[in-house]
Amino acid sequence: MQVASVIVDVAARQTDKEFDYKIPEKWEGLIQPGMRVIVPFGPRKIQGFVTALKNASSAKKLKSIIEPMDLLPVLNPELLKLADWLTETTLCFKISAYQAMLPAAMKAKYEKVFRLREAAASMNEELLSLFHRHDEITWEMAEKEGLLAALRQEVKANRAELIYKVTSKGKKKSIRMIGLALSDDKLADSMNALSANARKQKDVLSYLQAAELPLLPAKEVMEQTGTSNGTLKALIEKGLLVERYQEVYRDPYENRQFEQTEPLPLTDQQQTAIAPILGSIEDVRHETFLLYGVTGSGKTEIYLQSIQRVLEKGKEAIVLVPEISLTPQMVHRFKGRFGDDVAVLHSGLSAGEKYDEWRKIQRKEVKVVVGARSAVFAPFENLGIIIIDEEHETSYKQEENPRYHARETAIERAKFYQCPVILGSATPSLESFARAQKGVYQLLSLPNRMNNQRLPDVEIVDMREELRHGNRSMFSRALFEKLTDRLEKGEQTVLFLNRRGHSSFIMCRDCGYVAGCPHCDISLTYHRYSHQMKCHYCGFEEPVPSTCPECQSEHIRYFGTGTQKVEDELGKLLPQARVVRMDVDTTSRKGSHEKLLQQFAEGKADILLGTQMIAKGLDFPNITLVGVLSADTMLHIPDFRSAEKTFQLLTQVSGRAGRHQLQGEVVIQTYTPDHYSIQLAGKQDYDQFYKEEMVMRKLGSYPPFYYLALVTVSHEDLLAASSATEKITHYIQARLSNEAIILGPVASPIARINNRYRYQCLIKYKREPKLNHVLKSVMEHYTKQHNDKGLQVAVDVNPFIMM
DNA sequence: CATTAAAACATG
DNA sequence: ATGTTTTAATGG
Repeated sequence: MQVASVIVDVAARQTDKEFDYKIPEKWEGLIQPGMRVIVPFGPRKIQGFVTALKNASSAKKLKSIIEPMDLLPVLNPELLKLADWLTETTLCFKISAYQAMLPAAMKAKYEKVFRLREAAASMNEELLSLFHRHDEITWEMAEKEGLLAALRQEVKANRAELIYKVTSKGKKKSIRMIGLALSDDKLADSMNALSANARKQKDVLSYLQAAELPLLPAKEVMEQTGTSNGTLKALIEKGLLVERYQEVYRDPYENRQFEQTEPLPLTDQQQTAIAPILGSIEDVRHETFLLYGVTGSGKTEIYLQSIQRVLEKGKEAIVLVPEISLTPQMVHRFKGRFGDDVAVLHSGLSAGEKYDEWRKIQRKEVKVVVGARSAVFAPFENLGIIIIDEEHETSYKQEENPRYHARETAIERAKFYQCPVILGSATPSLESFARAQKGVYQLLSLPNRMNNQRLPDVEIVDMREELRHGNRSMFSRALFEKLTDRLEKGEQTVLFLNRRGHSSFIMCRDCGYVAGCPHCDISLTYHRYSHQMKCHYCGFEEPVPSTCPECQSEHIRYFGTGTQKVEDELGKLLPQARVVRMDVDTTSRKGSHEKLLQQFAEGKADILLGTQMIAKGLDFPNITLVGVLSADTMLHIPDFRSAEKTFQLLTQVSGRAGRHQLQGEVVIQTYTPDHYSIQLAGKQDYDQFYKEEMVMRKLGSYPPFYYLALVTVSHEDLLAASSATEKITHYIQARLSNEAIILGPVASPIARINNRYRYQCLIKYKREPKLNHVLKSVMEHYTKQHNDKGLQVAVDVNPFIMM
């Protein structure tokens, strides 16, 4: 007898273990570890993942697998092992780890339907008529009609049954193909046998006869011959045509031409940097490289040529980029070099498109994957390199379970395949740079820009000074002057608005009242298009008050300049300027992002105005001025990384200027011009920033000197939350060494979300082998309370967001 | 003692 | 997570 160990699709602590199932004889030898199966679980049917096969089970009773959902495993043995590691290090459920590795389209969909077994006179009339009209009544239908109770009775009486359905969300797309059913000579006979009236049918047959391929898309045949589906159907009926459904991929880049490029000759510094990488590929040796190079120093060409070598070895490559839909230029470079060998995975694709790209990888139809965070799980089996571009980006950390970091995950996979990892950045994360300093990673530097282009000149403007001079607009005199100058010269400008930190809120000028969410301790955000105040945490919404609810004053001010407002002001000050605005509002529609960029690239606009999303990957030759409207909004968020983030962002934005022949200029407007992150970003001096920031981190006992783990506890009752956090803090403290620093319990920076009070405990540590075990037992112990007392405990190992 | 709601339990 | 069983609470 064959038995399969299965992880079931129920994300809960109690079910986070293997359940054994008998493999029916007909599937023996077919069902493999890594496959999805449908299994009975209690009274229902659910999806599960086979993790192992055995000959016997210690379980008292065994049920049988209902059916496999895959013909081949969707998770290879290496990925199954990686899931174990993910579960262990991020303290998530095994099922969550599996699901994170697969495209969302493969998540199971569950449906409950009632079916009539035998009608009885005693039945509810409404119910009978519903069953008369429908074969099945879905659970939702029954709920809406208020028939659930009645149906439950009928099920009990065995006159109806409740059926649990499991389906995969993802649908393979297929198209109808048409071909001739008979060989030529037989066909001739049949054609003669056709009545003279069947002109159209004859047309179709001769069209197909003339075609080179045996099967043609039905749509094409109908268009070309001017016939309708009826004609085809008739021919199929007569046995003259065959119809087949052929699976096709949804190709998001279908109508795009990518000009093929050849490897460029490397500069000396690129040569020096790439040599160790090629060496590591050659020796099949795992090593992590930190490729530290300023913007425009030619990192991408190093990526491309390293991959080239990997492909020559018959291996595969993964390239991670922060958010690829935002950097179409990156896709172009990879598609341009490796053509159809490239699959692309990013959030701009539909679920179906992602599923198709994933299947291309699984079927080994591509060799290179370019994608966002989750692409680190691309199901390759002969990996030769993993590249993480802009490795400092925080989007590489997933903020829901499993809370993994793509960088650590990539390194774990690379260890298995004994292949190199390249971390590329102009402003490496402090963690990575410190590791490079210690020799954990090998540091590769590209200190100079290609063709020794000068870095842009940066001017830091003190906005307090502007105010003192009576300038109350959002443009400093310096920026405005330069802006006008560029307009005259016909050169382009990028205006960057950093809205993270405090987004637009409203405040009463008389009493200082700020509209806050009634369920969360956070101010509401103003949304212009709907003229509503919204809470970004719980979704609460209310119209903007016309008078202050506190003091009835009518002096209500909108704070936190939005892009829209900047656009309006630009329109007033420089009516002749053509402005392209890019933010969440203007790029929400699919493809609009690229369209706007295209517009700007073609010179149809003078000014590109936007938020975060324009900081990355723009490379247009005509941009000679970059303006940062308020550099310090991010500095004030309570996060030990705020200086680092500010520095990274400013450096990155500045890098947009003057990447080609024309010299670039940058204007940074700030209220805190003396802050080292702003000063040093102005000088583009990463090394000095690293030194100064390391001192701060050391003083605060923060990474990279200490690791962090954050425990967040929430409860509807403030006291319950705080006292539970206190107990947890003590419990943890008692089990760790004296080296560990434990902060808490303290209220979270956002003390209440959705009417739940939040407390936290922050653990700073260097080496605590027992920590994961301790945290696990905390969660275990408190899941019990979760059910009865409404307590929620969440653990984030190596958190990025401390709120 | 019946009815209903809440808590405990099991899921192979 | 979710459906079932057990236990407790409510009310006559």
